[in-house]
Amino acid sequence: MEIQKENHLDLRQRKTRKLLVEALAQLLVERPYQEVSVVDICRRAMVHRTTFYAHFNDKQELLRYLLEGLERECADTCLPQDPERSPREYLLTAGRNVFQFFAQRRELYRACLDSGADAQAHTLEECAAGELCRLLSEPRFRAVSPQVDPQVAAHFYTGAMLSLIRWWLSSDDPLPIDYLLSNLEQFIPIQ
Amino acid sequence: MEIQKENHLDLRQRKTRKLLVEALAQLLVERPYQEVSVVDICRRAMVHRTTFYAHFNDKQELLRYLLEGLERECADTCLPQDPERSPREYLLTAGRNVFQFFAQRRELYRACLDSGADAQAHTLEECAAGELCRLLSEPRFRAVSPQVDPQVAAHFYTGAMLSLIRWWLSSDDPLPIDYLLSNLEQFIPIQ
DNA sequence: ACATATAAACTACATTTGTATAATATCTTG
DNA sequence: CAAGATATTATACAAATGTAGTTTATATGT
Repeated sequence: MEIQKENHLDLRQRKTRKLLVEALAQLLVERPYQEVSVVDICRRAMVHRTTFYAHFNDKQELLRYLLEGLERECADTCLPQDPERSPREYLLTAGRNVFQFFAQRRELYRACLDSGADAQAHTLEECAAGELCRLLSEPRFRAVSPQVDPQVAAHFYTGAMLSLIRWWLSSDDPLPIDYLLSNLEQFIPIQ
Repeated sequence: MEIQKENHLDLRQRKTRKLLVEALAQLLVERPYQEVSVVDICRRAMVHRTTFYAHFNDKQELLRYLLEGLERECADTCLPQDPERSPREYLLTAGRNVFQFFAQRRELYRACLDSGADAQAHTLEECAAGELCRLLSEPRFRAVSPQVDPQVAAHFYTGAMLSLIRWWLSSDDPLPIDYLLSNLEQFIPIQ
């Protein structure tokens, strides 16, 4: 099922999806993904089960939908807007913002990315890699390191960042963000 | 269910697990993970369904078991044995070996890591990150870059590599390994 | 080789999943 | 506001999932 674009959506449909996503987000904080059934989600959302299947093929697709929303919110929140900075400064600021973004809603993201639900982390990865790839293809980035393939770099760094974030979220006693970022700086050879 | 160690395992149990893992590996090449049922696996493996559940809680746990096997095989195959080389050379050789390892059984790994099954990629990630972390904690690595946290570096680089590998496997017209590796070299600041 | 332990098979059951069809309710458009 | 469009609900069903209890087959250790 192609998940329909939000734009030309009936009021009823938007409401249903909102309820379903919120229900899943709540339940994920309460117990692991595998132990949340479609029945549970529908009960919590007060939506009939057949309605669920009118919107999503299965539980995973709802999770994917949830994660896509998070990624969009993350990108909108974290990407610096002023184009004056140097590429290196831009990327470091973005990295710092991303960590702080995830730190703010720790429980939810931890639930979304952990064990069972991590399932769909590739969703986040795809979205983020695409975003970063477009960014690194811009002239200002190509200029400072013309010998680096933007696609390769994009997948490399999104994978690295998401892995770090997942590990950081899953830790019971997480390292301070500044410590992580000071390490991170050494891994980015770009000037 | 704690998946029992291979060591003290009955002959019957080893046979059953072998059949189940092979059945899943075969089916994953034929169709996507979501479309493979426990019933399918058991039919293919000629194992009763209740026996399946005596070994694994669900389909995902069997996949996890399969991936753990792959990771062990990968590590045993790819890590250079001679400790004479420089850390940089060691890591680059390991990276090259890993890519070649995945390239050899492209269809299977592609099936295991793609969309639905990617589900459990965190298994590979955990295993590999642990392995790399131990490696980077050795004195010879600490010596060349003492200011880098081995844990952070391990998660950073395993995430990066796995993301690259997943992307490379999923591509219909994959980039040449040498091209990838020449890019990779620029991302590893270690000497 | 035999006795014991235990894994696999068998049977049965409650729950969940995914789908189809018909009804009812609600939104959108003119 | 009214009419038509369509999303939601309701009901039913086949298949898959996960579990429990019992019987049969096979491996292990002496």
